[in-house]
Amino acid sequence: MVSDYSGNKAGFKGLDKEKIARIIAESSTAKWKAHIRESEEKLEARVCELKKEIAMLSDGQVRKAENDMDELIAELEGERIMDNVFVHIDMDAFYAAVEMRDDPKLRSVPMAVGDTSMLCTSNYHARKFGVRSGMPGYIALKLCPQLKMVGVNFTKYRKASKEVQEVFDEYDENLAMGSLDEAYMNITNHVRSRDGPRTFDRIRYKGDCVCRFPLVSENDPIGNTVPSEASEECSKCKKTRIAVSDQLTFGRSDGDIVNEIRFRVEQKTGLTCSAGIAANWMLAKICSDLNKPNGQYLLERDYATITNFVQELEVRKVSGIGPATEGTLKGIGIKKCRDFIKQRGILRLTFSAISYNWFMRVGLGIGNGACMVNEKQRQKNISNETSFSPTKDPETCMEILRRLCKELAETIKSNQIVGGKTLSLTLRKSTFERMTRSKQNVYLISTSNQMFNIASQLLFKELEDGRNEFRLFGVGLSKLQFSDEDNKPVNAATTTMLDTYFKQGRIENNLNQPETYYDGEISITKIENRQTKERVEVVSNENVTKPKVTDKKHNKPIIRGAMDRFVQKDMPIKCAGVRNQTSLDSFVTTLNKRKSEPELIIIIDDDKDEVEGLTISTSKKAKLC
DNA sequence: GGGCAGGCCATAA
DNA sequence: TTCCATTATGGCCTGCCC
Ligand SMILES: Cc1cn([C@H]2C[C@H](O)[C@@H](COP(=O)(O)OP(=O)(O)OP(=O)(O)O)O2)c(=O)[nH]c1=O
Ligand SMILES: [Mg+2]
Repeated sequence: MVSDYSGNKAGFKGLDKEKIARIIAESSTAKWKAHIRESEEKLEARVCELKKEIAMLSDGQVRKAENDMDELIAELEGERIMDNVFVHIDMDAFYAAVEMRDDPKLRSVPMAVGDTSMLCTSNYHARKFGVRSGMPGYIALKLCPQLKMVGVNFTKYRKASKEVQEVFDEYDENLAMGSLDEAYMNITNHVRSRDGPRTFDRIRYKGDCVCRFPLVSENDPIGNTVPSEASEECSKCKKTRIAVSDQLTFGRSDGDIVNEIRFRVEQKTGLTCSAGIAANWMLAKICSDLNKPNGQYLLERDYATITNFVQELEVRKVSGIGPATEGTLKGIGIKKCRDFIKQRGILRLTFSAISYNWFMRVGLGIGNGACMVNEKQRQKNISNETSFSPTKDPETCMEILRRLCKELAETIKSNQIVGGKTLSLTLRKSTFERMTRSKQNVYLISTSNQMFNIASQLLFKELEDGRNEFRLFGVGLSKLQFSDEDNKPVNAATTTMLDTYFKQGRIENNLNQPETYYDGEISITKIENRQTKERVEVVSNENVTKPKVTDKKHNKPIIRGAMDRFVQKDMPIKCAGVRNQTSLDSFVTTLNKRKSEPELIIIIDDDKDEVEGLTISTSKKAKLC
């Protein structure tokens, strides 16, 4: 039943659930529905297997498992902590809120961030129509024809995220950002060291101009000073804006402090957020959703309250339990968290140790003693992917792949990543079926050409018989090497050289790990083919990739001197890199004095994407001299 | 038996 | 007419090589 399609009249309650489900079902394409059905069937099959497995279990087995589980529970109880104040903060309708703040026209209408193919999120007005994150825009438009869609502006979201993080930092310097819009904090130290209430200036705005946030609202708490008003003309809309200034004081209780954090976030960014406060992050995260938007929920940190809370908690509310796990658990009678404890025997006998351990932690309301976000570790993968209208044309596919590789090469640079050892290609067929093909390289993959070399080989195999039609490609790197990590087994210049060298067909696959030695700025890398025993030695200098570094005295690129020193040592070289034609000429002159010359000299031109490889013959050498 | 490479799946925002 | 995204993390499985 629909009370009002416009969504603007008073008393509008939105579309009802059945209507929403019907419209979504009617709007979905056949291919998508088939894809969904397939995953549902897979899940059903898994549940079926699981049930069979359980039916085979004897009472004795289950009882024994329950006893073992009780021991585990006792152990976990010992780990329970309730004296720390954990907080999870999550921005309200984050991307949408940023867009609404920056464009008043979007504030009073149902709107979403994304495009016709996919929405990242929607504002609360649009949510009444069933429009939400992860919904295709064209379906959202059927649910809500007047929906206003805005494209994504990641730069703005990153800026806002950084601003709120600065506030959080003051309450927990070890905070962990779970994403752009959420933070995990432990404010115990702040609570303990806080000696009393804190007072902050508050500025709100009213008047004809609505450009600046936050606006004065009836729901705002009363300030503890008489508000003073100052009138000014808005430079953007030219209307009058009245800044209302007063002060607000926050006490020292957990709830007061979190209110203070949320207040400061809104003052600083014009954005609201919601918070959960509890004995651990698992519970805090669940609680941050309970009073959304612009609210908070404090779950008392005592055993009875926590146990009680967990009894009725649906498993799906727990972060980490998604549709598949929910479905599986439902199949064995687990819907609420208390069922974890009830079914502990079966869980122990049918799930992995990691899983049942975690299920018990959830059932007891203990959570992961640690943080759910692993802040300490460095990024492990970097990737990009793109969807397109389905095609099987190799030319088109390769073109898309090349573009992805180029973009990835740029992205890693701006992330201080030199390269990665493993490249993975993600493919999605027109049926939405996903596959990945990956290859670990013996040396670092850094440039777009190196990426494309490997990725195109992987893709070629899947394109061969023309049976596959694709709708998405992705390229990613893992086993990353960051530029500030000094322990570089093979530097960027060397990998470029190796890549160019091997492209000439001297050595196929089956390479052993390269060994690299350093001598000052020079690196000597040896790499051997396991089968043919052919050895390649590569000399390179970090400065090859850093043209700014020059020998001040002689005003020459340092590589010259470095190479000379190297050559004097009379080491055999098969492959060498120089940075420009001048370097090459003088290097060849030096090499002429030597018995063994490189088979290949590679000119690395920082301005060029392609790398030029020169095979040096005696005659050519003469010419180059 | 362990460790690694390559693949799939689940999850989250 | 468009016709279900993108980026990242972690578990688990299989096959292979020690
Ligand atoms: C769930 C989801 C979020 N996002 C983005 C857009 C969201 O604004 C942002 C934060 O996600 P969420 O916090 O899940 O959602 P939200 O902040 O928009 O709304 P809520 O008030 O319920 O917290 O992450 C995606 O890009 N894809 C997704 O599937
Ligand atoms: Mg949010």
